[in-house]
Amino acid sequence: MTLLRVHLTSSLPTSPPALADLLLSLSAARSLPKGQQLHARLLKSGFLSSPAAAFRPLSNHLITFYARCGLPLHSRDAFDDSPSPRPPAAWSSLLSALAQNGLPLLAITAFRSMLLAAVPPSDRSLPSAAKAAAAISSPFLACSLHALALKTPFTDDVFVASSLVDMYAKSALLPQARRLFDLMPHRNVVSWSAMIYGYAEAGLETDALQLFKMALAELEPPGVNDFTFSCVIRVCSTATLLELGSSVHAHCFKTSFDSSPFVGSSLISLYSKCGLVEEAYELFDRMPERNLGAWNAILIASAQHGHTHAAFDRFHQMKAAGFAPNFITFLCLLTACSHAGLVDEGKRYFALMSEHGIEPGAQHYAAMVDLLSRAGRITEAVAFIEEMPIEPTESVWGALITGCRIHKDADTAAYAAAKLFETGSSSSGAHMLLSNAYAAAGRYADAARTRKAMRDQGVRKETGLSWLETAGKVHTFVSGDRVHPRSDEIYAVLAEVGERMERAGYVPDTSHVLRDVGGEEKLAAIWYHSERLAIGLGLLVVPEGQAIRVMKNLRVCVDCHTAIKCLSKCTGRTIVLRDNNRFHRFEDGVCSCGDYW
DNA sequence: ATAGGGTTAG
Repeated sequence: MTLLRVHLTSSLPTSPPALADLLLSLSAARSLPKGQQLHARLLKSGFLSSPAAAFRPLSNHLITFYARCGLPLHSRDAFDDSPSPRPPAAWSSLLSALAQNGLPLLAITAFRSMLLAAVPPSDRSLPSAAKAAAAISSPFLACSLHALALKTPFTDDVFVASSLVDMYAKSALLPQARRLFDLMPHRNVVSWSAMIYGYAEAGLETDALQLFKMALAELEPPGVNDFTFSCVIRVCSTATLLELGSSVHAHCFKTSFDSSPFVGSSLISLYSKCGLVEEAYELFDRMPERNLGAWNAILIASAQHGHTHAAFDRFHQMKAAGFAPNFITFLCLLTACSHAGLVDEGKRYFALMSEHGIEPGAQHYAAMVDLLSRAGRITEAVAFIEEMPIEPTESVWGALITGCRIHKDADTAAYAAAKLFETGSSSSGAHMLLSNAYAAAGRYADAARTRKAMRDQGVRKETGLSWLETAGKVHTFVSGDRVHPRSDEIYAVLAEVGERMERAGYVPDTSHVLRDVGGEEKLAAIWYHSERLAIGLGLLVVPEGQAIRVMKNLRVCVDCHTAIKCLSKCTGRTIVLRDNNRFHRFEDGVCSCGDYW
């Protein structure tokens, strides 16, 4: 429509309104070359430096135009070129340009300049300032900005208040966010979503879900939207609440929001994280519109389920579809390589990053160390760390210790742990990793000493948990526990299946029990590991022909892995077990990880 | 003639 008018070389409109119109249409089309051409001609004509009121909007449109094209610094130049004093609208446009294009510090600086120029904060500028403050995530800045907003007549404005709620939530000040939210006289989807997102991000899943239900009840039609849905689905996927997640999916379907690429991406992640990778694939293949997040979500699904070559294929399809991979894409690929022990492929993808203009970050280095050391190339991993151009992080050293544990290299593990503690970390993970590495190498005294050091520092070991969802309820188990109401039946079914397994030739392997205890005790310790109890419940409640899906927060031990393979053969059941790193699908005596994990 | 929220990894 309006685009047909754009023939800049021939005739240029001369009336300010016509020029403004032209700029707006270029903005909408994000047509950078034509816009820049027009900018040059406007500069030559002197329109931009004219103090006449009729020409003022032109500068504003230019600021917005460059913001739309993702060039916030050009927006700032356009602002700087406009004659002083700048109208409030110019400031608002500038703030929006900077805040929306990832330059929050510059946005806050500009906001200060605005205040110094005696332009009062308004319902237009405050939301942008709040967005910038949210990105900076400083509690002090958040409080100052709120205090400033309280002195304006706009505190009850939905835009202002919503953006302040979002700012507090992203500055890890959830109580303040909620207080402000509760005080709002009017709330809309954005206010609700900002609050739900804050709870989700903080791991307060119950609060997030409760608020979601309230939003459904309180919002006038059309009610919640794609953003709200994707937040809530994300909550379901981190908590692996498949049944709740599916009901939210049904709701998305009814409201047609399931065609949103944002909603689709979070649904892919939900099904994948709950162990239903086939559903995730099907969903992806049927998506009417895919974006980068959707491609990454499906890559993650393939990687976590050990479908390594499917991940590689998707990567090529993604590039063929015209999507530029980002840093997450490469994390997925490196994870996929690590899960399959494909060292050379991993190195190739790592090298490929720079070709795509992506600087490897600490996480990529950690993934490479994970890949090398899991594959047994400990010396190479150490050399790789030494050559890193950035300071190795906690997770880099952690990845090395994990590899050392698997390959029983206690000395390198101790070296890595010492380095890890130098980074100032005191997380229980590091101590446990080292202790386990010692135990794996048979150095029980060192293992005990490490655990004691950990206790002395007041660090608690993370308890091993497994859980299983059935009939909308999550059942959680710890090793050897008899708390579950159906405990007797669970132990009985495990004993019965255990006999069948032993007849089929299964011999319990206690060599990996990490504490130096007697034989009997070792046997009991592994037979009632939390994942086996959860599987026991699964045998009782999950209908035949349906996979038993169990989640675990720690790595599955070697004996449980062997036992579950055998159990799948003896019972004819499929067991999907998610540990802290990946998925295992046990079917007919074999595991999808190929015993490499 | 200007304004607020975002997927995916860990």
